[in-house]
Amino acid sequence: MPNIIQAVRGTQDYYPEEMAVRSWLYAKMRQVSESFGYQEYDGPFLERFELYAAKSGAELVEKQSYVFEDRGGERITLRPELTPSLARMVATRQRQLTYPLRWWSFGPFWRYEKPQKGRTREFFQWNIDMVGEDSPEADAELATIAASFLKTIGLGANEAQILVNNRQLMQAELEVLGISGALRSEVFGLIDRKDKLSAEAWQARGSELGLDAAQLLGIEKLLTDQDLWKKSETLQRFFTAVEAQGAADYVRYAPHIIRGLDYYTGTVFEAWDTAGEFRAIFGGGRYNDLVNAVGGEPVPAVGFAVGNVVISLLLQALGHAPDVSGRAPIYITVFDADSLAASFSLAAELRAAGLNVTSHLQADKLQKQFKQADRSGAKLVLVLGPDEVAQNTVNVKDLRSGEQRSLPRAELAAELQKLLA
RNA sequence: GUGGAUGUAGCUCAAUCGGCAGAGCACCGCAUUGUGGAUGCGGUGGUUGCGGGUUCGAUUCCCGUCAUCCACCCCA
Repeated sequence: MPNIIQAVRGTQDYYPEEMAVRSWLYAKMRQVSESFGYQEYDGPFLERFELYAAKSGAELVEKQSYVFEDRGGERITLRPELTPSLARMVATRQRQLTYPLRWWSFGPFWRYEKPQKGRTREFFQWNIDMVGEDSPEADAELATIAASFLKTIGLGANEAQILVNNRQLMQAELEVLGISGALRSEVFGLIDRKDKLSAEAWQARGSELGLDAAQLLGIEKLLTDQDLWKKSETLQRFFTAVEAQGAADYVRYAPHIIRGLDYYTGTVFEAWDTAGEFRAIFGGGRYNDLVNAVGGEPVPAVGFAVGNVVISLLLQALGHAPDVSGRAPIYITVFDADSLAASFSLAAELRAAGLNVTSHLQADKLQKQFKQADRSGAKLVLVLGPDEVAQNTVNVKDLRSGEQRSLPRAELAAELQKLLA
């Protein structure tokens, strides 16, 4: 073991068990996306550094991106997120596209961070966005998709919740407290941290930013006001639309949700496990200025991104991990060296009939072959020995029940289909 | 990027004050030459993460390094 070259820090090996979970998630993401009429797309994994420079959070761009110079001297970035690429793709074909766009994607991303539980340097993300529609109903559609996804992967409303707020509402409330301009984004950061810091530390940091006691008190009051959303017509329409689509049990208002990325302009949301044991499952919101920021005409957009790491850990912790053996349900043994060819041709015959079949490759003791079959997850084990050949049958043992019987060769494929149904 | 904890068999973990590196599970074999799971018996498997130092002697003490985990930071 000491001599094995180590994997790159923060990367993850996907052995078949983990790969099965990733593929399963991908399939669920596809299913939910398509059920709402969204089309799959993808951007390049490499982008110019400038694409992110002024658009994402400073931390993300300056400290967490993989940046290198290619052989032609270009500054290239391994994409840390997809939204700027989406904005660029929209800006490039701005006049050719039919709006609203409903697009989704699943692929790898890289961020140079210190790896921890639920946080790796290479990870996969589902991105889903609606572009060209600026309405609370569009925001609500994305939240409903998010809720539908949680439900589809087996998470109940008691296990995960989508928390919603609106930046314009918060901005207006802060104006009332005399907070605006450059200070506003600092205060957004402070609000984001309310739950994470002690009361004293939080107040101390607020004072550092130049807030007076009355302003701090005012912010604290805002953050406990669960009815604050009623002041926002946008959020009222949002919640009405969410409720009409049957997703209300997953979605609720939370005044402290603000999001870290700078490009959000309106409604924002995050999903959390209700037990509070993991970091955010996903986050997203409305970003109406981004296409403009990459050089296109202004186009409104809303969307969210789900990473595969936290959600996989959460599913495992809650016992919802999918049952994904992935191995063939039929295992064909080799009775002796002389019957190897006969077993192979039986396997080929069954595969031609559409069955998934694993072939044992040599005449080991049947005991060993049955053991391997059992461990591979096979449900049915076939034996083709002298007795079977003489009677033109195949012996079939069902490992689940332990029962076995001889089936006529001519009816074998059809019978196996029935046993597996 | 800052602070802290932990690295011993494939996995989970022991090893007294610095004195022969162990157990359970897993794996392989036999009991069982046409049949998996259960049981019994036996067996394989170690550069104690890596490198250096102190010592007669280091899993143990010290330094460095790599990795994992935790809290910050940030975020999927």
